[in-house]
Amino acid sequence: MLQAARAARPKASAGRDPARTREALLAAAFGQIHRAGFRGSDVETILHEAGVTKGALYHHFDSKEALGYAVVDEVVAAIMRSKWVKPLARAEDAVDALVAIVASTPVTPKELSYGCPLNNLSQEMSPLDEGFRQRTAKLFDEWRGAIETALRQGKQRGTVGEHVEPRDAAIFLIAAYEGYLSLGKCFRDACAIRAARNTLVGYLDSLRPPAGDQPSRRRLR
Amino acid sequence: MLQAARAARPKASAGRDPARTREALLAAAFGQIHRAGFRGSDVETILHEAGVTKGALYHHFDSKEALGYAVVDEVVAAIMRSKWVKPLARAEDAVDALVAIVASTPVTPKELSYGCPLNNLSQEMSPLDEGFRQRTAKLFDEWRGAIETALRQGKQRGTVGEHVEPRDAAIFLIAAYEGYLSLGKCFRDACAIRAARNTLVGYLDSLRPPAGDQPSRRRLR
Amino acid sequence: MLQAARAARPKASAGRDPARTREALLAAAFGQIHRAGFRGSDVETILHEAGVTKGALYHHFDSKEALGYAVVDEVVAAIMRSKWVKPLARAEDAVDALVAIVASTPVTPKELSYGCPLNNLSQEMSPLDEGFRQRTAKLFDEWRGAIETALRQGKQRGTVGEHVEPRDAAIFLIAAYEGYLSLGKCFRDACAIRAARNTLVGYLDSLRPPAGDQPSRRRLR
Amino acid sequence: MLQAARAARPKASAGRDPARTREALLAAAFGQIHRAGFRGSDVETILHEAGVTKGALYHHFDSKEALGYAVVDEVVAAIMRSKWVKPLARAEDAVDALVAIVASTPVTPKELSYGCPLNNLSQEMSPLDEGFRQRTAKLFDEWRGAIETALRQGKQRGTVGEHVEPRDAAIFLIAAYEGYLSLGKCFRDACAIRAARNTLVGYLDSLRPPAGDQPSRRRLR
DNA sequence: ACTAACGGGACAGCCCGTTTAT
DNA sequence: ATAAACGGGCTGTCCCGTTAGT
Repeated sequence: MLQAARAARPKASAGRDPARTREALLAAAFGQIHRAGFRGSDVETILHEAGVTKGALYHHFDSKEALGYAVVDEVVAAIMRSKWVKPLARAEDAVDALVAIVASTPVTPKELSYGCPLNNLSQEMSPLDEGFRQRTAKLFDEWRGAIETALRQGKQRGTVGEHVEPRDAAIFLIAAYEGYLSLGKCFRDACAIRAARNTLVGYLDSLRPPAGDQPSRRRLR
Repeated sequence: MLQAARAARPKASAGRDPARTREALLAAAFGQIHRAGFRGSDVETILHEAGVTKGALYHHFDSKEALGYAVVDEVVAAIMRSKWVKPLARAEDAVDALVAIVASTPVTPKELSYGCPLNNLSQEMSPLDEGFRQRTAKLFDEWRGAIETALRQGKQRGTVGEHVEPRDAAIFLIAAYEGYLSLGKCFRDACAIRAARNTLVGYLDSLRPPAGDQPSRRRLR
Repeated sequence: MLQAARAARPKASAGRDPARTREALLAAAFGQIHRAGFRGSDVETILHEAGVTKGALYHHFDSKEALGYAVVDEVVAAIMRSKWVKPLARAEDAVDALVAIVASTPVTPKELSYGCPLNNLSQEMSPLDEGFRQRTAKLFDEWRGAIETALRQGKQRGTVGEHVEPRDAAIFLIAAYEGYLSLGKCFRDACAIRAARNTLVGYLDSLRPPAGDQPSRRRLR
Repeated sequence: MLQAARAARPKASAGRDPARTREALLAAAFGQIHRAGFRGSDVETILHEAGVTKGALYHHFDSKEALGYAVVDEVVAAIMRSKWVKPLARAEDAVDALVAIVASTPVTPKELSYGCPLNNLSQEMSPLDEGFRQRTAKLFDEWRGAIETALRQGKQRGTVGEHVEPRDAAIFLIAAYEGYLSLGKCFRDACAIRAARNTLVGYLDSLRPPAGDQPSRRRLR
């Protein structure tokens, strides 16, 4: 993500480049918001990090709020899709794919301490701003839809057990995953997080068809 | 909670009552923080809601931060304990108790939209303020400890299956529970939340000893 | 002072003029600080007097402290230089020049009551703020240097006695001069101040070469 | 000073002791004011240092201002008298006494950095508060009077030269002395101060009768 | 398209003084 | 006489957004 269309004019010696300016603003805003939350991100800091000035920001976006919306719609959405939607779309075995995604989540305190950008924003802004609430809800829904579809296909292909309710399982997975990241943000304890991740992988394994069909039952290391 | 020890109130009505003033401040601050987050809570609003003045606030607390810490240490802790620690301590069947607690979580959009006070605060402040991080982590740990102990006792009493790892299961339960509340804050959809809660109850049932030992497997409606 | 380089003013009247805004802030701050001290000067009053707003102030200066530093570095320094350094640099007879400078110090209670801006600031802020201490010390040093140089040249030219120790005499002169202004601030008695000034002129005369070499020994009236 | 009358009741086991409380307040206030100025001294800090509470302060003094006045009238006055008035009253040779007093002024940066309490207060408050102005002026006048009287007696006794104008010389001495302390506050340079003190002693020597009568002309080391 | 200057509301905390109670 | 609780104004400054200028 973030690379978007910037084919022509690679760099006119620091001259005007609206697309680049917009991307720089989005990237800087995403970083700030991820670290300090939306209200904790002051515009000047974002500007400084992006290397542009007020005028540029308010030329591209109507307000700080609009910038925040764009961060959700573009940056956060892109991250979520590249991590969840795309891998699941190409996966042959839904559960294997989910396990791989979960396993790829970082466990270093540094990375954990900022939490999940989508959940952070949703938690902070949902009660305060309907625009943020709707946008983050839409992303959660897209996320859930991708998992649900993968599980549903898995049931047809026989890689997911008949007992699984795709929609409920998808929501449960997202909830547990976000819950772990929330705790990780607070605990910063790689060991606890790793154990938690294993429990989550254990839950994912329980989605497979029972007994003889699928042996696996592997543990993450 | 919040009642503290105030045996003989010397002057009932309009007179000075430091304890009452302090509690009023804590209660008002808790409400504001729950609704708008710590940084979104402005002191004057808290003051107005508590019916006291700046002088009183800064007599009882050194700063807004200190007030926030006290809210975590006293109000949030009291809520968590009365909802989780105490019922679990008296419970004969740990899983039954956990199911009852989870089932008691409200599902109305209004109540959901503010989320869990402990998780809100932890999510908002952990990356920004070490004091909040430590305090919320301590509460999460106490919470986990209460569940873990209950499960461990359950294993001894035979009400919890041998396959259950008390510590991991406790963390997983908290994570999934907080995850649901997070999603609930964003979705405000009672129906989805109820389904999610059922999935969680389903998970809790899986902690019981397998088959013949323990009878029924009820579903929440 | 304060005129800086502003060759071509692009828009004469109501338009934006950063240099003018900055100078207005410095001038207003200087006036307030001179009358009420640095800590006694409130920002809003300075703003009102300068006819600008908070945004303008904090665009040009990082803080009230930074504004105060700039007042020392630019306004107070300019005053000191125009009153002492420049006249001494052009003077043919150092003692004559010093007498003229001392004689030009106003004696009306109104003017006296605010005291010397440099000494006021130094007295008020030196023990509290290292930045102010260093800046005022630097100005005192420049002042001393100007007098010292003039006296040293005077000794070469024969207008200053051989017995004079230029550095010590310069410090003594500054001390006595500031001491008088301090007393004047407190007494507000033109008569006493005039007498004091004469005593100081008497001291200055004692710096001339003894007897026959240099003629008159005038008295100030 | 500060010991006042406290004959009876040496210490009623930390019980009430109005006189002691008053003295503690004055002492703490003097210290704070000396270090941070009158406006820079906050009441709570003084209270903490004195080991009493608000009620005690406002029982003994009407306001912070009244406390400040009392500090001038009692503490600062006592210091000035014990250092200048009393030694001069007993002195046989006025100039010797003055040299001894000046020589006794400390030169360590620590002691210098806070400056002369009387001058500090006079400089800070004279333009702002008529009560402080009058009180400090009264002390400066008493100080001048003591020196003037000593010099006048010296002229009668022949230890002070006929050319000396007692009143003007007294003012000049005070001005130069305070000027040195002012510079010392800013420079914190023991070396410069010592040199300055010598110049001042040199001036004092010039007050003695010329030539054969009094040999001396000593240098301070 | 972009920059710098500027406008102005809001907010936390400081701090003096008063009141209640012993 | 002293302690603790409380009242409440004031101020530095943060920070979002607008506007003049290029």
